[in-house]
Amino acid sequence: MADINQMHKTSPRAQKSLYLRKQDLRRGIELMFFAYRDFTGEADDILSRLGLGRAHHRVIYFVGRQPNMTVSDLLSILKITKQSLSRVLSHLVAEGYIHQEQGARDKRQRLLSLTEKGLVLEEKLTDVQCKRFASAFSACGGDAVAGFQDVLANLINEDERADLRKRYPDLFE
Amino acid sequence: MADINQMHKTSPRAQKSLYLRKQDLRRGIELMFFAYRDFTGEADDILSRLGLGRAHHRVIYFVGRQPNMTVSDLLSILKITKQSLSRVLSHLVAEGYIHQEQGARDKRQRLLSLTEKGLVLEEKLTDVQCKRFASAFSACGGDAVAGFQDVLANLINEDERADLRKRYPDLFE
DNA sequence: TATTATTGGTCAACATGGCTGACATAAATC
DNA sequence: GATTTATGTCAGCCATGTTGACCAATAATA
Repeated sequence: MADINQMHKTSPRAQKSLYLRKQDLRRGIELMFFAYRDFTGEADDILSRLGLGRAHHRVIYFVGRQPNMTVSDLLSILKITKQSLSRVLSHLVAEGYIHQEQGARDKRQRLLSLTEKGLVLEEKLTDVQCKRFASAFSACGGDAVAGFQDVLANLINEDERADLRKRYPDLFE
Repeated sequence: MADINQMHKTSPRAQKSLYLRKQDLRRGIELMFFAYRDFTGEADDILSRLGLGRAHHRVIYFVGRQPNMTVSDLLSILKITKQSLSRVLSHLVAEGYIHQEQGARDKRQRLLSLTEKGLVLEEKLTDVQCKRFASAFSACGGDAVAGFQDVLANLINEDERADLRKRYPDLFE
């Protein structure tokens, strides 16, 4: 929670905490823009050489994280239309990155998993992004990492945060 | 920097800091994805009702932040091709959000600024994003905000970070 | 002054990845 | 048996990125 000792260090008329000034909020906006672009940049480069895009990456990432998930699961994580997903997913299946298997309980379901080829690519992509985080985290220290996670979690819509908490209990510690 | 006291709380074989474990790095990846999506979502909704997209938003935002900037300046911030920018910029000029003025020193330059209409939209868009940040920041406190900023800054490519430091000295405190 | 570089723009074509709408099929469920 | 669910497909539209070619005005420089 806000530390009361950090307040009132500006002029008497400035009632807000230091980090709630307009310029600090704008800094948040800007840092998100620049950081997100670079965070995705390296992976985008690898993907484009393979004729794939960021949409393919998301599918590979989340299927890798949760093997044997259904298409429905993936749709509710990605929040795109099934037509959009279908285009990307079909491509990944055709190219041999993703394996589909009929559900045992519900035979309509296609359970998705990475093939060996998909796993190799997933590891490569996750690795470059993890390295970037490892470098940033090391440079900032554990307290900063905790703050980073806390703020990002609170930027997520409340209802979605609740969904995510159920789906990925470890996402918010 | 890394707090040595946070280490070695897991099994003897785990040598890494707690926040450098694979699962923590993956959490970073995932939080960035979900947070960025929701961070841009509300603004996207407002824009789409006006027949505009996120690309228009970026132009409006950065021109609002730095009035009378040149097209070159904008290109080097956005890092897109001038053809891509041209399409979006022409549209914004035609719709009366952006004003172009011939440069005094260099008459080739088009100095960009927001019109009254552009300013109104910029404030509306910045406001919804600032509110989200204000809410997240308040929920987390000042130390978390500092950590958030620190990590994001370190996710940015080093050379770009140097450029940004020159362009926007207040971006990194 | 003549040449070159910079700033900004245009046109055309293409790719990615969102979207909507309409429709089909198999399987589960009521 | 009727309905809902899970999934897929086709067709087309839109936003926004890309490349390549080319042009004009102006600034900087040899």
